[in-house]
Amino acid sequence: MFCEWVLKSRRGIALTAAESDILNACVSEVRSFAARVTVVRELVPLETSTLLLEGLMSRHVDGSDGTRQLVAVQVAGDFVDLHAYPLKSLDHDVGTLTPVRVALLPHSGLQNIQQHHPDLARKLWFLTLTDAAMHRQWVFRLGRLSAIERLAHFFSETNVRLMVIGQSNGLSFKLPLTQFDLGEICGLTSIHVNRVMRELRSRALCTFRNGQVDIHQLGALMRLGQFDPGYLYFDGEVHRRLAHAAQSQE
Amino acid sequence: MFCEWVLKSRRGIALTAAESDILNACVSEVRSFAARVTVVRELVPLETSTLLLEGLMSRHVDGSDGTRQLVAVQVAGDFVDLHAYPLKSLDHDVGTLTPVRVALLPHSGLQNIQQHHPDLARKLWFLTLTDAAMHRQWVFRLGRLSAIERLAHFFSETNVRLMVIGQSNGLSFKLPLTQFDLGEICGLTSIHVNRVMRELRSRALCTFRNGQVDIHQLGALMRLGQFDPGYLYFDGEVHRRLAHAAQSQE
DNA sequence: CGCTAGCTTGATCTCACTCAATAGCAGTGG
DNA sequence: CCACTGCTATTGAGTGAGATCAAGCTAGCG
Repeated sequence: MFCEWVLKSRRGIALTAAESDILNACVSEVRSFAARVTVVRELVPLETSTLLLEGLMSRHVDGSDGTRQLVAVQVAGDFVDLHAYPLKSLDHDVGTLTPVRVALLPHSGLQNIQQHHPDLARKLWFLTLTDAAMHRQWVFRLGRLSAIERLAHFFSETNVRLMVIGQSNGLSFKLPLTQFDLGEICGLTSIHVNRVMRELRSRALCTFRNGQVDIHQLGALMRLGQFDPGYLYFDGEVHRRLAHAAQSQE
Repeated sequence: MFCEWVLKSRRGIALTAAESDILNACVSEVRSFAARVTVVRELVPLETSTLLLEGLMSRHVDGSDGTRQLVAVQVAGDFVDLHAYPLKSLDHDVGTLTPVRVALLPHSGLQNIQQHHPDLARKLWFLTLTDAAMHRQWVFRLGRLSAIERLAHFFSETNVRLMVIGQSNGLSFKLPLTQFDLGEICGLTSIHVNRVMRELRSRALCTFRNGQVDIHQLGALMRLGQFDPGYLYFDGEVHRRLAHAAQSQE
């Protein structure tokens, strides 16, 4: 069962048992990678796509001066580079943030799904589009929000995504990143991230220590980050759980 | 012939004549919209998707304070909200920047393509993924580039995209936007855009007047914006034409 | 002619960056 | 066991890019 979390709780598009089996059957190999290694480099032609089973991965674009900008953080159940199937090669790098376990799916298997299982194919398409929807929110975040709002938005997004895969109770979760990583995510220096985290702590909104996020006022945090989970296309049940978690603190 | 420019010059994935016909047959209606109107609002369930035939459109995310951040600028041949087919509704608004002409394609027709023309379906999937690739560059632009670099990057990107559809010779093109629009694209105020444009002019990189962009040093402009057209997935011919245009100025 | 939308410039402010220093902590090797 | 190294977090001081506020300017247009 590799695809336990794939499309989990997505609005009206859950995998059927049969589809789940088909996808599982495509897995050719399960591999592990250490933390902080590059798994896929841009431009390299790819024959397989990667399904993340455990750990955190990143997708990032490199600047000419050695800095990099994360464009996505991937969690368990994410099809990290499914888009490599139609695109053939990627326009960015993929790396690990923590030690990870991944399943590899050869494109020949995906090709087979494309040809013979149009409904499943559409669901995979959907999956790549929620990725794009997250990209759009990241554009918004970087273009319109202040430093503290960006971090509030990122924590809010990550909270919901981890909640869906059982790694957050809606109020606290493990997030083994450094302040430097948060800077690469939010377009800030790690020093400024540090100061903003202090501000978030002193305003009793959330704390981030030793890779652990504790949210003290979920509602206020989401409002500060102008976060509305609609773009994640989760079902109503997820929204209810989130609202409930927020209410439990009032 | 509505899909003249669809997937034009995309690396190894041009439409066959038969596929072109199938897509054309899906068009239910051609409509025109005035400049500066909202065409699709977020969250509204959609039954059709929009193919842009003429003019410029925008996709934007609204902030709570009335400001907005553009997440995409669409040109002729772009399938503005093709992603509405798998997603059912959008996570952002779609509007016009200039007067436009669009073709509407009911999702039932796309559904038919999905079921019976898997190769064409994969090409449409590809199309939505190049959109996501552009989003990623926009994230990079906003997260890592300075104001002048952002504008250089945007002009470079737009130049190539318009070149492919015959609306730029690689060095100058019509771009009927205001400085305020450029601000909404690059996460800047219109006042600062004005100052940066002056800087670009005084450095003899490019000028922007009356909706007309003239690039004086294409190579230098692209370098300043850290622009590499790879993420647009155009074919080698496009890259050659671009290199040639840049060389013609040295 | 006056009105409006967009462009331009100046003065001031502020958020976030840069540079610099210190502290804690884990791992490593003598 | 302790010195040493490297990584992360933290805090301070000074700087700067871009925002904000305010005012003219220009051109199209009723």
